[in-house]
This record gives sequence, structure tokens and C-alpha cells, in this order.
Amino acid sequence: MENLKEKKRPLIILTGPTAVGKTALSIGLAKAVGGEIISADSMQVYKGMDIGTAKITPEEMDGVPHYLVDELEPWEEFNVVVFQRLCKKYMEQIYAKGKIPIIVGGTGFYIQSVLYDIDFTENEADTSYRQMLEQKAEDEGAEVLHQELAEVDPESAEQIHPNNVKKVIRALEYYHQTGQKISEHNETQRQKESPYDFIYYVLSLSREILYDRINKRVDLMRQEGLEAEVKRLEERGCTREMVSMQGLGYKEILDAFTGKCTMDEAFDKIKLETRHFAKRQFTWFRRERTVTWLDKEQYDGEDTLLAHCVEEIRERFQI
RNA sequence: GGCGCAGUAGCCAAGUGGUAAGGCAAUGGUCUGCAACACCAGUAUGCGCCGGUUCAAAUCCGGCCUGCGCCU
Repeated sequence: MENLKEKKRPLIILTGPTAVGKTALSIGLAKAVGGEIISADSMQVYKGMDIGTAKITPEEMDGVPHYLVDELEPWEEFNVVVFQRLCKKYMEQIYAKGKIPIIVGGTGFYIQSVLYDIDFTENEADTSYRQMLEQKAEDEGAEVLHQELAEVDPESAEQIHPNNVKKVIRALEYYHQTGQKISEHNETQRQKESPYDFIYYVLSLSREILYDRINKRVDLMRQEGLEAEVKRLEERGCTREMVSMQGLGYKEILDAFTGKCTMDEAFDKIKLETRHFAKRQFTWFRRERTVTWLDKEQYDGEDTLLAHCVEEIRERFQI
């Protein structure tokens, strides 16, 4: 057992709510410990979406290799499964170079998928059943689908609220494709131990300061031309239905373009929804097992914080 | 100074005698193929203040305070 543990490879995770300052810390960290960065961010993968995602610039990267930033076109689909596959691939490349992968980003679910190597493989692209269910939900109501789920997988039905149509459909789809209950599958996945020797940092700030930073950051995005950025994407054929255009800051401005609201309202909404997002991220990280909280206010400046992390990492991984 | 209207949670707001709707915000939570998604749960022993009528008052009566409008 002890032997097996020795074999686990090192992995550093740096996450935290949006606008907390992950990017700034990540570069110093990568340089100090010999790491390369893989972004765990559902929106920064997209090319042409720079301002609204507060994407790191090539200059800011300062020579540190980054993966999963600017890799997909906005009309391509990105989701956990794709993320997991690519992330694992890049991790292998990084290990092969004798470096340590550092996963940086705020999408908790993506991090979890790699950290615990969650098993998603069970079907191929056939979406007809799902589409049928979506149609059914629309025609007959969410309750009906939930009833169906209750018949095949009562545990899931109990856990998933009837109004949460997306999750109900996924559970039904899973059962349809595998003949097994997703509640059981989830339970076994939850028992998994991470195949990595990891340090999971969650950078945090008090709500008050963070919300203030979010508001200011959105104001800055507006100044830097977020509106023009969205316009460009729209001209290239991006629509609200695309995964990329569901990102914060994109869907709202698209709405303003179609006259659903004024531009001022759109920006206010972006601020509000970004704050909501940050709150959800806190909820996620709070219940995540084995995380190391890094409260920025407890440290005397970024350098001190960085030094603390570097020391901890070196000791832990013996480098 | 006089007359009129208004005063319900952080904000908007329903309620005209029977024991405080709703929305937003704030907060907490769920999440295992759309996750920057989707979804859920609370939040006024209290209706500007004081007193009165009544079995019962946010609702009626009186006074006061504050805001707005009009008049002098």
C-alpha cells in the first residue's frame, strides 16, 4: 500500500472563485516549482473570447507553457468529458518532461473529473433518446419525466428535483444506455481515491472584497471593448445556443444586441450573475474533500503567499 | 402656516377588521457528459411612532414624526 502511494504522481491544483487572482499566482508558482499550466476553465479554451473570460495574455504567461487556453473555436463543443480527455493527455506530456502539471481554473466539476478520474465512458454520440426526452419534457411537463425516473431509479428521483430537467434527463439517459442506475454509478465513483499525489489550493477572499473586485473587473471589460468582442463573435456566426455563448458576459450582451435589454442593463446583469457564480463556486469548494484554503487576507502580500505555497509544495513533493 | 397623498424586510410591492402574498437582492445548499449550465431552500411575533375603539387592527379613530405635491 505504502509502495503504491509512492508511485502516485504529483499534481498541483490552484482554484478559487472568479476574480480572486488565480492567474497572477499561477505564473509565479509554475516558475518556482517547475510546472506547466493546464487551464480548467470552461470558457478560456475558446479562441476569440479574451476580454469576457479575463483570459491570460501571452505576455502574462511569461514563457510558462499553457494548455487548454485558446484551443477551440467558439462553435466547437466543450464539456467535462472532452476536458478530462485532453487534460489527461497533456498531463502525460508534462510528466514525460519531468515537470509538474498545475491545473488552474475555477470550474470545480472539471477539476473533480480529473482528480478522481471519474468514469464517463459508456456510450457513443447517439442523442436521439435525449432529444426525445427533451421534447417530452416540453410537451408533457417536468413531472412526467420525473415519474419515469422514479420507476427505474427511485434513488435518483429522490435526489434530483423534478424541476431540474437536465439532470432528470441525464439520469434517464444513463439508465437507457447502460441498464444501470446512475445513482449507483455515482455512488461508486464517489468512493474513488485520487490516483495522484495532489495539493488542492483554493484561493479565497472575503465576500465583500471579492464582490467589489468582480464589479470593477466587469467595468474594465466594458472599457476594454467586450461589446465589440461579442459583436465579432456574432458576425462569425456564434449564437446563443452554443456552449461558448452561454458564458458569463456573452449571453447578456447578445441579449442586448437583440433588444431584450439595454447595454447598461446587460452589464449590470453580468455583474450580478458573476457574483452569483462566485457564490456557487464557494459552495462547491467548501464541500470538496481535502482542499487547502488560501485566504489571501491572511498573507502579507502576494509574494508572501507565493513563498508559502512554494515551500509547502517543495516539502511535499521533495523537490 | 393650511389642504391633500404616502409611510409594510436591504429594495420593489400585495393586503381596507380575522391573525403579514409575491418579486429582486442577501444568505445557505445540490451537482459525477451542457457546470460561467441547471436546480433547490430560508428570510418581518412584524406593517413610521404613541394612544384609543374592538373578542380581534397593517387595515377604523385621534395626535405626533417623516417624505412628496398643491395652496397661502
